[in-house]
Amino acid sequence: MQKEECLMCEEEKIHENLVEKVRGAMPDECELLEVAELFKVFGDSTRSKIVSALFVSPLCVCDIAEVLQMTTSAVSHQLRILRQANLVKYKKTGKEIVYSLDDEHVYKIFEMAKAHLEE
Amino acid sequence: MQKEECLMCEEEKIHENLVEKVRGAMPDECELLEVAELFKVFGDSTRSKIVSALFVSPLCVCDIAEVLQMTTSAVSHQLRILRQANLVKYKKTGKEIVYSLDDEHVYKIFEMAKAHLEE
DNA sequence: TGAATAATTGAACAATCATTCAATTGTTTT
DNA sequence: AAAACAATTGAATGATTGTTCAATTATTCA
Repeated sequence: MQKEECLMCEEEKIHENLVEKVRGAMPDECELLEVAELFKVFGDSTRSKIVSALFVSPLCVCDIAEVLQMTTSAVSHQLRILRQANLVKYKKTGKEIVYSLDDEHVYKIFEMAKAHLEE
Repeated sequence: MQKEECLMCEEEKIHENLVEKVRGAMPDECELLEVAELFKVFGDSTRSKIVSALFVSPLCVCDIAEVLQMTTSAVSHQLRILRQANLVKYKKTGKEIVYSLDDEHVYKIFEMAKAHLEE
């Protein structure tokens, strides 16, 4: 008895039409996962600091570590993640490896984020 | 002996000037932490999906859960985080609580993120 | 060639976090 | 008043993740 009522309940949802509309209008699962993955990269304070430092100037790993007061190892680990997300590029000059930003959208994304926080 | 050399080493860094310049031009620590915190909110696929769903239409918790195929409990936990970040607002109507977006910057931030991914 | 420097790498540890589950609150309906 | 429904909450668990440490690669300098 209760089970049948429950099934009927599930079949005629209150906002069934709205749910269908939203499902149809949303970006596909894959795109949403990629978007979240990109934000996850920015969602660490060390990586946000690295990006902010590179807004000012290209820098070698050693200098980034000095600016952030962290070990080069910790910085290098985070640079790898930024590299994999195609957010930074690098150029080897002698012993040094100079990193710089690889996307003009990043600056705009950060500016929007700051605009939200200033509300 | 080695210790003294090491100290001298630390005093005259290779790019000392550059490091100082970058330190001066970067936003203060507090602002950077807030920026990272905001991106962390977007950096979860469930929360990104909720935001994308609310781009289409205001929705109650039940409908969001239906769209995402998740439990209302899981959705509610994530809505709390979006609330705390002032990204969504809500209005109680009877038993239901309808959530909607509370910031026009969010849409732009997501559009920029997609633009980066399309490169 | 050997010492020193810049950077990367992998393993390990601690901390953070998203989901589940059960219990609870508040509202509507009968 | 009791049942049903929408949503929240707290604790627990499993998974993810950032930093540290030690070892390694690659380049330069003496």
